[in-house]
Amino acid sequence: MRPSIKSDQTERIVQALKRAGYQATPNRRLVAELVAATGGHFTAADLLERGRRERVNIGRATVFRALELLASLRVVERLDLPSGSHAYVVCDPDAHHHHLVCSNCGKSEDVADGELARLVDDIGRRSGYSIESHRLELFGTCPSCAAAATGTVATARGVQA
Amino acid sequence: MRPSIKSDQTERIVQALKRAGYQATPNRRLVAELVAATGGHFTAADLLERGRRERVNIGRATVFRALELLASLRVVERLDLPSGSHAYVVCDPDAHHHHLVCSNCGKSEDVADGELARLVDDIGRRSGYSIESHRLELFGTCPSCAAAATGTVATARGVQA
DNA sequence: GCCACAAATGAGACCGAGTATCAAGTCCGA
DNA sequence: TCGGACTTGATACTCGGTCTCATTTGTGGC
Repeated sequence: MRPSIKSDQTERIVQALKRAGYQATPNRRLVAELVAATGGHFTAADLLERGRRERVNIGRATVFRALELLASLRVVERLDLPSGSHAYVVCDPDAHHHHLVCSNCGKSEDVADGELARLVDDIGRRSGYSIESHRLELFGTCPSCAAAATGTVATARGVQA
Repeated sequence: MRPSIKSDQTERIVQALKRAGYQATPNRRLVAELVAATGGHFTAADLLERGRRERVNIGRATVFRALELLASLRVVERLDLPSGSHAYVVCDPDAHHHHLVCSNCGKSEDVADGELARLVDDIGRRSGYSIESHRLELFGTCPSCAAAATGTVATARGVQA
């Protein structure tokens, strides 16, 4: 069968590493796989736990280092959850965008910057600030969770509990 | 004999406490004063240090508790700095708004939500998510810092970057 | 003013996320 | 094959924040 989207993404991450001159060591591959296997956001602790369950006694520091590396390559991005804790999401390193996160299942989607850029410009002009960066985070319920919540409607979705 | 803007704001905070049924103890007043005296954002550690310098041996927990309380009354709001650390800003508890923070001097301004609400609605409609909350944070350089940075040239430039 | 009770406090233990250090292991080019 | 650079795991540490608990303070009823 055709390579799944997920292993595709793993490969994309590995390539990004190599392109930037880093070694694609087994550990980093593992992290890439785990990251790619996540539909939504995840915490570092999450990843570490999954990593250890997978097979290896991978070090805490190694996971943090790998995540930091991926973040610096813009392959993953750090997110601030409303709870105040941090999470990561995989994302497209090429376009500036924002994240829409399901507060129920944790799934995350990229949202193109588009109109926001204009709005931010506008705010800058009005306030006199020269705006260097902005961050928009959106939290809500994704369609499948909404469907599941309304009870019987829940088709064969299998959204995790 | 009009009270200064700052003690005015202190009073506003104290009133908010009382209105919500909390005691306005000396410690909480102190925190209110310190918070009101800040032009921009501040960290909890910041506040603790200033509090201790002021006069008291105020406990760490007390400061955190007071901040948490004020945050629950929406008198202050928690901010996620690009560095990943947390800060607080005083703000208007009545209107939904966002923060524009000077990454140089730390000064912070409220930005009305306005157009963003429409944009967020739009994103929700397009993505199928039902969006429950959103957060926009803007970082840049405020006019005075920009002026200071460009040295003597200061005046002429203004907004037209 | 006194009393009883609830709220608030300070000290300090604790916790979890993240970083720093360091010695050992691995990779890769000469 | 060798040597240096990169990577790794263990572990100690820092830092923001929370929890616990005994003590203190404030408040309302008498």
